[in-house]
Amino acid sequence: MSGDAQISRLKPGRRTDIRRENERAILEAAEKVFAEAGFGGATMQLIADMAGLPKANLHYYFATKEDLYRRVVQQIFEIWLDAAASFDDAPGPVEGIGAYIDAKMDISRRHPHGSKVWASEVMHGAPVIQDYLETTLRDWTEGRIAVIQRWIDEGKMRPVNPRHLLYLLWATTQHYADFGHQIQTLNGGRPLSEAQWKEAKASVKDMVLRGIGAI
Amino acid sequence: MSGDAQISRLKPGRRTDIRRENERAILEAAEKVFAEAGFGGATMQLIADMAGLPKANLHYYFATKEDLYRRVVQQIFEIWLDAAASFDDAPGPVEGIGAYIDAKMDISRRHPHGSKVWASEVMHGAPVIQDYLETTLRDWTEGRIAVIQRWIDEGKMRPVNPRHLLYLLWATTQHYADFGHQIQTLNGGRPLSEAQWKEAKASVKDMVLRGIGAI
DNA sequence: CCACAACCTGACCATTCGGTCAACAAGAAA
DNA sequence: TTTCTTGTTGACCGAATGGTCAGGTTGTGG
Repeated sequence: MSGDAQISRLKPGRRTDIRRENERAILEAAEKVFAEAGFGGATMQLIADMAGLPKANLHYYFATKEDLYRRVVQQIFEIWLDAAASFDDAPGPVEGIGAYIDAKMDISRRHPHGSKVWASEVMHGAPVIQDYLETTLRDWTEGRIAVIQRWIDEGKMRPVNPRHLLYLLWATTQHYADFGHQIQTLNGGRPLSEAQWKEAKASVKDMVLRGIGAI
Repeated sequence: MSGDAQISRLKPGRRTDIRRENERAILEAAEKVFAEAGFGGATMQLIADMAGLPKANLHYYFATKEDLYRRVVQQIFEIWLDAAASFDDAPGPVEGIGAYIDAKMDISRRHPHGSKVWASEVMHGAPVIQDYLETTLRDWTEGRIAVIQRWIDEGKMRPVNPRHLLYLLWATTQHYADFGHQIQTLNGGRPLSEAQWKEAKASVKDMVLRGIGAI
């Protein structure tokens, strides 16, 4: 495994490898630049510099700035949906919502740029991913509301409004990415430590699960 | 009253009135444009059109785009701090935090643009209001943490981490402004009705106050 | 080796944007 | 009326940006 990786790094010739690696580097740089400067403030030149490629090369892989941006947003959306699987196959809210909070807090920690790009996109009226909101996200939301309602009917949690519970979950978990700079400033300018992240997750889970009467 | 307004509209002469009215119109337009397009995506021309003034006139009242943006952000920050007064003079968490949620939800409903500009500013690393975060916001936060800790010590609520409680409050209440478009899409494309806003406030208060063991 | 396709990139272009300025209009003070 | 300050605005400019393109280089299949 590491042998193959070594070879492919020493012999960067293979066409598919070149394309894959360059697209990866561009997307990684774009995610960071879009998150830090917004779509309007980001420049192709800056993304190119950060990816270590000439600007013209970006337009070889991604026709327009919008195309590149769309790919970044889609990439994030898929990560979100994957994490949403935590919700499924759970016998009750303690396991399901607990795991969902864990998963979303981990994403906020590991993909803060992506979360910001998503937030920015939605705040600006979702010009690029409106169809996703109306189809995939809506379907997912309705499905999860049904699951929560079932838990309520089964007496596993208090009768709260499932929709607003989801909003509270999204808001709180993503806050640690989107407002990470503010949190860091209020933490004496230092990023949250491992222990502090653990404490954050525990606090959120504790308040939410008690708030819905699951514990 | 309407007579005075009529007169002042027919006689727009007074110097201070002209300046005040034009600055107000520009700030209102700027808040909307900055919220919808971000700082980088906003253009002085668009703000000017929305304010009904020639672009050159904007630069007469606000030297640079940054100056105008800074004024917009500061304006929002003051609204936030005013609402924070709800926290004070409360005998316990039910009244204090309950009133704070009410106030912040009302702001999210009435000043969605402002909330988005603030979110965007923080997400981009707070280049303009970093000093506010380090002084005013930090002091306010520490003060409120002390209040919450006192309530905990007095047995009026469970021993939760006050800092993460504040983050949960900020995140959840502001979510209804910052992600208003997403919420509207999930609401069949229609803005929340009066009854739905009432339900949202009640749901948030219920989940939070139970989550911290205040009710 | 050859020929074709994929990949690379410096130079260039049209457009847009923030900001300037000079000339002008309108109230206020005398 | 005269004078001075404040407010108004079309025209303009330098800089930056997204995007193009022609001419190259590199890998690959035959």
